[in-house]
Amino acid sequence: MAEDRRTRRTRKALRDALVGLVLERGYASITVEDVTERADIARATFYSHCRDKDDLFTRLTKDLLDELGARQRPLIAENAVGFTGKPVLEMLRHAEQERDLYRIILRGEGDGKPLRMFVESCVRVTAEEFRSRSERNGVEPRINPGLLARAWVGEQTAVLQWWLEIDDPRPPAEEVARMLLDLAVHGRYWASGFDAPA
Amino acid sequence: MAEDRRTRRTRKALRDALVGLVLERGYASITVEDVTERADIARATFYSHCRDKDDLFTRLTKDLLDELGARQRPLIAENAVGFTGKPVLEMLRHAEQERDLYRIILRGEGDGKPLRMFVESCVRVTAEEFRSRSERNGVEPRINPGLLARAWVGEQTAVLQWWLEIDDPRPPAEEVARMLLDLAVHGRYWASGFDAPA
DNA sequence: ACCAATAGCAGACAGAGTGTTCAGTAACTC
DNA sequence: GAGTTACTGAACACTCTGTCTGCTATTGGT
Repeated sequence: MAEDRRTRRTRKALRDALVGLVLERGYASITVEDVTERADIARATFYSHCRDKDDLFTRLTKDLLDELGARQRPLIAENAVGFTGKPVLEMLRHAEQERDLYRIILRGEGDGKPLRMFVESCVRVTAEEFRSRSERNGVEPRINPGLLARAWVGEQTAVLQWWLEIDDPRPPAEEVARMLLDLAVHGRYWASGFDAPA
Repeated sequence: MAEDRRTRRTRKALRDALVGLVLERGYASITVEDVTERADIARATFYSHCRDKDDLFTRLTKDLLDELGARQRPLIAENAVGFTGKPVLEMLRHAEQERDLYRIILRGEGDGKPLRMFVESCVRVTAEEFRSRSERNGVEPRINPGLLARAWVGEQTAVLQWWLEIDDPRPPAEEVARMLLDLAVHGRYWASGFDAPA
C-alpha cells in the first residue's frame, strides 16, 4: 500500500508553509498555529505528523540531504580520480531547485541544527573523497586533513549561501562551479590577481 | 559618573549565564528564568537590561565584534601591502580568549542571527582589505570579488569553528594561521598533496 | 460499489513561559 | 550622610504548547 494521498498532501502543505514562513519571519517567531493556518490544516493534525516544529524542520533537512546524496553519489566516484568539480555543480543545481529550503538551512534557522546537519554531511563526503583521492594518486596531504575538509566545505557553503540570496539575475551554476574550481586549484592569492606566490 | 558597580555585576552575570546555558542545552530550550536563576538575579531585573533573550544575545555579539574590530584594525593596514596573515591570527587569539561565546555564535544559535552578524562584519573588513590591496598593487581580481570575499570568510569561519570545538590539545593559533595562509597562497590542490595544477 | 481502516477535524485542557507593573528594600555615587 | 538608582519579589493577563476527545469524510483494497 502506497502512502495515503491525504498524508502526502498534508506533508507537502506543512513543508511549504514552514519554509515560506521561516523565510519571511524567521524560525523563532513562527508558531505551530501559524504553520497549520497557512497549510490549512488542523493543529491536531500537525501533531500527528511531527513531535514539534524542530522535528518537522529536521525531517525536511534530512530528506533534502538524502536527495542530494543520491544525486551526488554517482559523480563522486569519477571525481576521486581528478578534480572534475561535478559534485559541486550538482549541489548548486539541487540548491537552485530547492532554493528556499536551502536558504533557511544556510541562514542557520533552527539554532543552526539543520545547518550543522548539512555541514556534517558535506564534511563526511568530502573527507572520504579526499582520502580516496590521496590513496589513488599516492600523495600525502600537506596540511591537517580535518582542517582541509572543513575549509573546503566552509568555502562551498559560504559561496552557496551568497549565491542563493542573489535574486534577480543569478550567475549560472556552471560559472560559480568554475570559480570554485579555480580557487581550489590556484588559491586565493592567484584569484585576487597576483601572479606568483609570495 | 562611571557605570554603577551593580549594573556591571548584573551584566556580567547575565552574560556568563546565557553563554553557559546555551553551550550546554542550546538557545531555544533555555528560558529567561533559566538565565536569571543561574545568574542569581530577579526576573524583573533581566527585563530592565534587555527586551528579551534575543536582545541579550545580540548585544553580547555586538560587543564581541567591536572588540575584535578594535584589535584587528591596526593590523589590517600593514596587511594591505602583502599577506601578513596577522588579522587572522589576531582573530584566532581573540576567539581562544572568548571561546565559549564564539562557539555558540559559530554554531548558529539564535537562529543564526549572531552568526550572520559575525560573517557580515568579517566580509565588510575582508572586502575592503581586498579592494585596497588590489589598488595598492595594481592588480585586478580574476574572479567575482563578492564570491572571493565570501569564500575566504567561509573558509576562516569553518576552520575557526572546527578549531574551537577541539578541547584537549588544540593546535596553537599560529599553526592554524599558517595553514590558512598556505591554503590561500597555494590552493587546496597543492594542500592535498598534488604538485602541479591540473 | 461497498466497507473497514485511517487521516483529518474542532474544541477543550492544563501547564509553561512571556513581558509588564509596582511598592518596598538595598547598594551605590558623590 | 543624603539622594539617586538598581535590584527584588510577587502578581498580572496573555500566548503558545502538547495532549486528548468524539466525530466526520477520504481513501485503498477487493
